[in-house]
Amino acid sequence: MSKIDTCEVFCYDEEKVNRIQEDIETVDISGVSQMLKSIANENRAKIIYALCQDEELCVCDIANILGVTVANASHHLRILYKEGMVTFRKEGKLAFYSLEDQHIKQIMKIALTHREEVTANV
Amino acid sequence: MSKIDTCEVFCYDEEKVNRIQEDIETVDISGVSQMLKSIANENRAKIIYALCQDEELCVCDIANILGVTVANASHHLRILYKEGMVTFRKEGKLAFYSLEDQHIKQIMKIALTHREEVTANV
DNA sequence: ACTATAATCAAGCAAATACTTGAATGAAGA
DNA sequence: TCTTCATTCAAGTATTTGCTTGATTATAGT
Repeated sequence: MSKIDTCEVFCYDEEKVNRIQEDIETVDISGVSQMLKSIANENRAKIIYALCQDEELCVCDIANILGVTVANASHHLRILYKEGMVTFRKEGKLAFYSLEDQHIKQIMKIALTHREEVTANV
Repeated sequence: MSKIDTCEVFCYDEEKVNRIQEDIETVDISGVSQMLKSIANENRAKIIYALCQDEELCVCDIANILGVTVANASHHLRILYKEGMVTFRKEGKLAFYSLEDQHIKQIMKIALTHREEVTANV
C-alpha cells in the first residue's frame, strides 16, 4: 500500500507521475486529439461510416446521404482531408472521396463495438 | 461509368445513397461521435494515454500528470466516465480510475500509429 | 463530534466549433 | 469563348465546449 501512503503525503506518487509525464512527451497526443476531433462530429462520423461501406463517394452523394447542403458536406470533407482521414481524386467536375487508410475503418469498427457493449450493459 | 452519368443527371446515385442511408440508421453513429468526442480533447486524450501505461491512477496523480487542478482533472474524468471510457473504485478518500475496457486502448494505439504514418509521409 | 483532505459539483466567462449564405473557382460541352 | 454545373472558399452568427472559481460532499484520524 505504499502507493496510498505516498499519495497521502505528497498528494501523488511522484515517481509514477514523472515516469508517465516523460512518456507522454514522446507521443503526439495533440495530433491524436486533433485527428479524433475530426471524426468526433456526427456528420463527419457519418461520412466516415459511409466511406467504410462504399469505396468512394462524390460530394453530392455524401451531401444527400447526410441530408445537408453540398457546401456543408464539402466543408466537413475538407476538415477530414486536412487531418489525413480521407483522400480524393478529381474526375471531370466531380470529386470522389475515399478513406485515407484502413486505420480509420478499424477505429470506426472498434468504436461501434464498444458502443454496442456499453449500451447492452445498461 | 454509369456512376458518373447518374451523378450528372440526378446529382447523385440514388440507389447507393438510399442503401447507405438505411445502413447508417442501423448503427449508433450519434453514440460513436459522443464517445470519440470524449477522448478528442488533449487533456482527456492524455488521461487515456496515461491509463494505457498504468493500470489505475488516482485523481491527484492525474491532475499532476496533466499539470491542471484536481477540480479540472475530476471534471474531465467525469466526462470520460459518463461516456463509458473509464471506471473507478473508491478506496478511502481516494478515487482510482482505470480504463473501462481494452477497446479504448486499441483505439489509442491505432490513432497513434496513424498519426506516425501521416506525419512520416509529409 | 471536529478537523483536514480528496474529490465532486455548479455557475459563469472565454474560446473553439458548426452551420448558413453568397461568391468564386475550374472543368465540360455548346 | 460562353454557359453550366460540381465543388470550394470566406464571412457571419449561433451553439458547444473548456476552464476557473468557490462551495459542497464524504471519508479518515484526532
